[in-house]
Amino acid sequence: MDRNSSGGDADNFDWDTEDELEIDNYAISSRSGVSLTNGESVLGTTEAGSSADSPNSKLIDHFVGMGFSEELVAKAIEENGEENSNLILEALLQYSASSLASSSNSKLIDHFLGMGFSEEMVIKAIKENGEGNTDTILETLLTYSALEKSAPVQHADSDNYSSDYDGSFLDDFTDIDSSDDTEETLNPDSDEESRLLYLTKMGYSEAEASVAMERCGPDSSIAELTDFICAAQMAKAADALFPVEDRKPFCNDPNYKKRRNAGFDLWKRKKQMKLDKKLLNEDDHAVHLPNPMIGFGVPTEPDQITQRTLPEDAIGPPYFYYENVALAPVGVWSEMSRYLYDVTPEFVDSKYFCAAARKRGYIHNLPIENRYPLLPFPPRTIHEAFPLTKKWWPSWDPRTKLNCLQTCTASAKLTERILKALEAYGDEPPLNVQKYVLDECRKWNLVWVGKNKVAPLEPDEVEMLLGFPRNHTRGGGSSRTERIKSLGNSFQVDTVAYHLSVLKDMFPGGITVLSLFSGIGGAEVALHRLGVPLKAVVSVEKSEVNRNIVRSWWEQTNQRGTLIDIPDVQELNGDRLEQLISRFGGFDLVVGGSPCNNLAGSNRHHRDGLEGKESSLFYDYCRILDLVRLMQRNQ
DNA sequence: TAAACCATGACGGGAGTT
DNA sequence: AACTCCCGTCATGGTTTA
Repeated sequence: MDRNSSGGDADNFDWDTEDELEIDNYAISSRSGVSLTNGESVLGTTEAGSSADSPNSKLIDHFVGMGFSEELVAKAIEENGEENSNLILEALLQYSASSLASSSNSKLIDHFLGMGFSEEMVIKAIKENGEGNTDTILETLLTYSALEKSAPVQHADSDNYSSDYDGSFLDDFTDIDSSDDTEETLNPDSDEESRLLYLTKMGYSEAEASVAMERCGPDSSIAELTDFICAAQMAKAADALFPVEDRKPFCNDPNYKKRRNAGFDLWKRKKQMKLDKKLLNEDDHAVHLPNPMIGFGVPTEPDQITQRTLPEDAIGPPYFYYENVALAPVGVWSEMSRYLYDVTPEFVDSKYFCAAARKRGYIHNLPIENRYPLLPFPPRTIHEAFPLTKKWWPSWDPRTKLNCLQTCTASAKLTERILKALEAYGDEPPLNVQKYVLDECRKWNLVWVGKNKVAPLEPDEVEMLLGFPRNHTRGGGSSRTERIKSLGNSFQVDTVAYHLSVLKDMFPGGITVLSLFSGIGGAEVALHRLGVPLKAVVSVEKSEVNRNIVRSWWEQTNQRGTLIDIPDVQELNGDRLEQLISRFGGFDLVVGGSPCNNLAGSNRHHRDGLEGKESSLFYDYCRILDLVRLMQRNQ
């Protein structure tokens, strides 16, 4: 195999030096003076006690209202007593996690419950259709609903409800087998009184409904109103997971409401794509990608934003940093934002940091002032990154940046085909040939390594582009294909390091990190290159090869902290987290990028959105982050 | 058997035009 | 507004090769 495309002999700087020395040098980055802002936030501890006059049934109702089954709630109360609601909640979360892990069936049931169907109907539908085809189950459920004149309803999103939206989907999901028929005769958007009545019937208090109607204006739809109320509740009830007495149970917990919406979102995306797109664009919650995609700013561009206001509930500790592909299906980022305390995502294209594009969104609660980049700056054009290619680069190939580094690489045979296509001509092949070659080059990130000869990037070249030490992914019996795949799934280190750089002065004594979906350790490498000591890293990563890579890096860089690796994210339940938190005194940072498989545009087969098989692990990130926050606040 | 190879489009944003 | 065209996208599953 040709290796002559190697950029290793780049003369502008040396990627070949010993890793440790090199990394140590990076750590000594010169920096502008940093005025440390106080990143601490004022956090009241949650009042967790149940009120004295609260009978057992009220407590049960409360948790049932959050979406847990009555059986589980009873069990949790029996095991933990009535006194400590936190313990009960923890137990419930644990049950849910383990039941999700053990039974695909319950996941399926939950999925449809989340859409607002009753458990009874869902079980019946699954029994009739089997577990295999979710679409037929959905059809059946919709049929049931139509029969009962009780289809699911979506409260919090205004984007799937408008005047031309089919009214049959407007219903109250509280009790599907409700005996009264008010829904049929009530036109919720007709006048103020009807809407008020409708909202109270939905379980909102009269006060909430009135305030919402006042704030949203006389022409607001039910969906807008519920959206407003939901937002208000989220802001208010964020920390208080416990009853506000004048609210109906199912409205208490914003996460519950959000989860119900999540299921419906899937249905919505599938059936109402066109309509949604139109409506989403008018929706305040629609996330739009910035152009240029520089987030709050990048070191190489003039526009910088140094101030932002985080939603109160988003403020740490711990700090969190979540990453995923920017070009996810419509609605995914607003959903993720909703789950992550309504923090606005920061979209950044790594082409501003290195020679390859990498459009990613980051949701985090880090300060954004006084960021600084890793030094030295990595090469930012193809020619700088691979000087040897300059000699062979045709004038008709205008690329200066590579496209996104993906998980697959072109075959060596494609090189041959392109060679053959070009050989017949001189310096200026016909336009159609140029287009063919350029298209292939762009699709596969090919670079010129000889006359008429292109080649895909080698793993070590991708390592360099992504900011990893050379040979980072080598070893552990990892093939070229596997290395490319692991790298393709990774962070761009310089980009992430720029965002994490604010931690340097906050944690001079080192940092304790919970790293979910660690992959090949992009976050760890970034922190290390920033010179942030790693006191302890708890790393969750499914792939054994990747775990070996991180472990090997950990040893080779003479880390003095503790590295714990956990293969399965489900293993990280309340118990395990409590152990780890008490052992390390809590986590300072929860970092991770959950799988993008079902979000990425390259996926022909299962681009199913957030509810997809792998991408739904996003909810585990949220689950774990929620648990960490809860536990550390009650310490 | 492990690694390499290859066929497989849809979706969404941006820019321009009508 | 609505239309066109252009372009890029952390991939999967089956088949062939070494």
